[in-house]
Amino acid sequence: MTTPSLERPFGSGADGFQPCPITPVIEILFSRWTTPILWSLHHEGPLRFNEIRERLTGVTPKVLTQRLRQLERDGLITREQFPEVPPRVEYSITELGLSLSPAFGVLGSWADENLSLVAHARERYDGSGRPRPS
Amino acid sequence: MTTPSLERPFGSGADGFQPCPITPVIEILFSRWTTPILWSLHHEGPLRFNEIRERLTGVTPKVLTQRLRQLERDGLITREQFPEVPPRVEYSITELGLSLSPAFGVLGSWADENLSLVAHARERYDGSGRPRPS
DNA sequence: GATATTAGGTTCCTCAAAGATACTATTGGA
DNA sequence: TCCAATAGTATCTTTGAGGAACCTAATATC
Repeated sequence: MTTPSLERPFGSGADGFQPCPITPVIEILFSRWTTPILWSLHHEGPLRFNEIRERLTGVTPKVLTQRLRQLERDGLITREQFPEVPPRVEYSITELGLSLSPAFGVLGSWADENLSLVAHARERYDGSGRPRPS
Repeated sequence: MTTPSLERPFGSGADGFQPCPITPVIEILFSRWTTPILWSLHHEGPLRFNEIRERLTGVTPKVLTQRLRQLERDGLITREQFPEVPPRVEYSITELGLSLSPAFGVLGSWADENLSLVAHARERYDGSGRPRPS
């Protein structure tokens, strides 16, 4: 994934006009694996690379490195390297990362209340003869 | 994009364990172009295919069709077709779609308050010699 | 001397999603 | 007869996300 520019998110025209003010946030927070990483660091304290890896079933080391760097670059997590052998690196969530809690809380509530409605809608649609989305 | 299953989001193990409870929501709401579509329909009333297209700079008809079908399947928007020539189709946001407002509001506030902090973090990181994320 | 450990880096490959471009069906009007 | 308008399709190309495998360096253990 190319790290997106903050000034020019997708969907914005040459004049910078964009019809949706939250697209920049989305590009920062909702790439694959980012919220599970933030969630793990938030709820289980500082974690090492392989500790995170164990918690994220299916993530590959290459992609995990990529995501950790992006989150570090965006100031949402920090990386601390200890000069030991074998090497040890610890990742922690930052203040800025913690400031996402309310947002994630609201999304979680929406999920609790509405995910079953989405499931029903899907059943209805799939039984309705309308074309499947690609 | 393959439409994700609600029961088995990415990052969940064979046992269904998942370290982050909001991944299912993310797969539904935060694919590319979905929030601009919802936003436009919310704030500018029912819109036709090409009216949406004009508002989403850069989207291609193929992808727009795909996204509209996914959103319709998930019950977040509806599609109404009028038997006219040339054809007319109108898309509207549903009650379920409107129920996302609080969540999007919180994300918008977070953006207002913290996007500049992210920008500063990026500048610091980029000047620090740490490797760029891929 | 051989092997394991640790946190990744690196290379090569595959496959799915996104994007670019051209095309279709319908029919009233010039 | 040709054109315009609408809501998409069809086809190809590009991008990037992800998988598998192998490499490093410093010590500790066998």
